Amino acid sequence: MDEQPIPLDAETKAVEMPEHHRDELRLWLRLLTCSTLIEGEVRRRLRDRFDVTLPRFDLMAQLDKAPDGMTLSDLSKRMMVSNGNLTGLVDRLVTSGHLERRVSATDRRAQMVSLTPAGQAEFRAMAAEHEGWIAELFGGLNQKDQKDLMRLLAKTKISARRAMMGDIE
Amino acid sequence: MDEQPIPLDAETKAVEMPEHHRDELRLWLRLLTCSTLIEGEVRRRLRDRFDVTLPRFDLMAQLDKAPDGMTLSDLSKRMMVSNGNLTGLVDRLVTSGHLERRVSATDRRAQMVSLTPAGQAEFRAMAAEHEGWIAELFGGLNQKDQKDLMRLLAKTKISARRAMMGDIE
DNA sequence: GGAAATTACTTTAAGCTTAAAATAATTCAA
DNA sequence: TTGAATTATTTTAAGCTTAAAGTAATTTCC
Repeated sequence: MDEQPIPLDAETKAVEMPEHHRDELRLWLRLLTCSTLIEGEVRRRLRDRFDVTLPRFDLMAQLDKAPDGMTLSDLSKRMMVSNGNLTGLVDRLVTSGHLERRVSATDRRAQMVSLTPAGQAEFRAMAAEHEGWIAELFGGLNQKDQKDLMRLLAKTKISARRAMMGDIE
Repeated sequence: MDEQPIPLDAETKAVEMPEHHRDELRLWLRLLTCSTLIEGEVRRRLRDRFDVTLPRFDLMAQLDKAPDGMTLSDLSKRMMVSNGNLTGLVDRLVTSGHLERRVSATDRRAQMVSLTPAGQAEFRAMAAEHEGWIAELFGGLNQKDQKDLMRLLAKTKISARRAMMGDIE
């Protein structure tokens, strides 16, 4: 790796010339189209089949992997959404009986959120079907495609994170 | 292509066994993570740098490619968002002076939406910088990576669309 | 020509999402 | 140990988003 043809002014911030990056833009738009397309379909099926929204499903998915519960902050980081967003989401799922909150024993600011037995049962039923939908949506990719795509997306994720670092330090 | 190892019951709908598809699920989550990550960063920069939202930027991007304007329906299809969504988005951009609407000469139901000169100027300034951000975020991928990723995402898009067809016909 | 279907758009209600400000509890440090 | 900084969460205001229902114009087709 790292054999880019022209990384010349990667560091040379002096160069502010128009310098076109159409290809990267097209790549980004295609990535976005794929994820919007699939996300929309999953959202639609979750609603039609189980009358649940994608954010609620995602939240329950996180909690299903954490039998002892998680704090709102942990959830917020994992799900990459704001804290305030989570407050409302959890509220609604507590009201509907899927989740329960209890104040942390060691930190009175924090609360542990977890699935109720009913919530877990309902989630697992949905998750089983959901997994099938995803397999179906990606069905046109063979094993090698999937492996390659996985690797390239991992690389993309690292690339993006690195570029975002620059903002802070 | 099409050399999947075990496509045995692809057609055999009789098989309703648990049959796991963890790999596809992991692939989907990674794709989603990438796009969420990058989208979030772009959203943040657009706000910090230009005080504009991503949906507004996307809408202006569509119109910049259509000098004669587009109808709301066309925009809705292109952007993959609902009609109602667009009504509000356009309203706000007309109020801020970026867009103008005029009733279609041939169809009194429809209206052509287009960028005002000010809107276009502002968009192009933003777009130039935006292109640089994307190049930066994808900077860790070499030419071959980009080409491969592009191809695999195209294949993914086709795969998803085909799977979605099943819903209708 | 005129009823029925379709198409373009808007409105509504509900929920999602964010940034920023506020509250409260904990930790750090002089 | 106490004041300052940090951390966990909630609230607020604004905007985004959708599905569904409604309005109005056009097209279809008998």
